[in-house]
Amino acid sequence: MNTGLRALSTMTFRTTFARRSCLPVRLAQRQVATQPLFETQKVKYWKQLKEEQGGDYKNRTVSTSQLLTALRDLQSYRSLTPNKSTFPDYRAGLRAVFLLAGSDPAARPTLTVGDLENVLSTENGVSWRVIHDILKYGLVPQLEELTEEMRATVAFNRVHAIGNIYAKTFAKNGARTFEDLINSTGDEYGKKVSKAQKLALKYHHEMEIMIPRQEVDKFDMLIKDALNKADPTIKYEIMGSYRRGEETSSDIDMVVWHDSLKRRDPDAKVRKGNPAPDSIMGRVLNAMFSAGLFSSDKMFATGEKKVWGLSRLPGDPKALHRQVDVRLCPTESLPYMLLGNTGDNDLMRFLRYKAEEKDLLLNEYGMGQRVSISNQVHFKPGTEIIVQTEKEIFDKLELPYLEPHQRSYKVWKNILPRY
DNA sequence: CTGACGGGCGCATAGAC
DNA sequence: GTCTATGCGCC
DNA sequence: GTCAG
Repeated sequence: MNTGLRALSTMTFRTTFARRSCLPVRLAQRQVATQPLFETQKVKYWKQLKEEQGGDYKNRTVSTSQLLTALRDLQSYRSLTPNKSTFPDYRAGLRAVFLLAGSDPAARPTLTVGDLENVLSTENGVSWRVIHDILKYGLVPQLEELTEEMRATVAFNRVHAIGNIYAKTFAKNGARTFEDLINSTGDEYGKKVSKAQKLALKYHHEMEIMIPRQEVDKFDMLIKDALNKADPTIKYEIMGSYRRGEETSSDIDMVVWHDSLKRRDPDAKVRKGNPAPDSIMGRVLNAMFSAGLFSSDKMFATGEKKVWGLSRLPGDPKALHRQVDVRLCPTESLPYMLLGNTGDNDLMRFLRYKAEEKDLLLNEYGMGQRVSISNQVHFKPGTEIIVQTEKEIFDKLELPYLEPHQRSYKVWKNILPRY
């Protein structure tokens, strides 16, 4: 029994939402032409841009960094207000810019409207509004109008480990710059600035730059070497967009496992502080330290099951700090962990929906019959489906197997059965 | 119209006792 | 000092 | 912003 699921939060699971947010609905929205009136609203700014910039509009250029900053600020601003609905559109806008500019936007300082049209849906109203505004006014009025306090809040909220609440508190109590927070010693800005927050503030700029695939390849080789030297029986895999074969990644998402850990131990005590040196994670961590891949002063979190920190390629003074996320997985859950953390998000949503159709619950720990206990969905005891490979999970769901590199939406939408 | 928006986990830190 | 709650980020 | 109720 996957006992980790015992301690579920008290939040209720509303079936109404589960039903309407399931993927087939979203796919239908993507594939079926939207109603004309609705479309007019969405493409309003793209159309305005076309009219205002004239026949040569495709050759107009915007500054890559200005566009990125504006999209990120607006994304951050949106997350501070109750209405979070446009998140996917900002993410799509950012993805489009990175697709054009590569991992480091500084390498390609301007983008043409024509290029953007190729990678950014004209229905992405929020992103085209930003492009329109930059071309017309040279700035984004929506951001210029913000109060000084709100601008600081938006900037702070972009930083890793500074969420909604901390960002608002810091700005409300007078903090205006990253330096203010880095140099703060007590709670003069309302709350104490944590170690992780100071670290993220210091390396914020580097952390926002995407990682090119070749660099992850190098990390992969160095990690393999380091772990092999320390203990060849420890296995690992890099998941996420890298495993899907994409050209850039936002972080390095690693899973480690060892034959001695077969399943989650419900009675395992939660250790405070660093993992025991002889534990699996302890050995991994020490191997990473020894190889110069991690540094003890650049860690966000170091636990028995999860380690988060900044890492840079050793020996290269110009190498940027990259976020590396290591998590320990019992071998019994490994195929589910690999599947769940390789994604992409839409595929996982789709697979969970397919599982639900068969009255199964699928998550990163396993798959089993659904049983609802006071509005919470659990595995029915004894029904977990043990698999050795990811392919067996697709088999159980009666879907064709997707290799990791086929799991990006633009690929799998053409392979999996339509709805 | 209202009221919802992924769920559940691991970690660090704040707060309670 | 120990235990619990909260904030955060992750997929 | 969008959707179910």
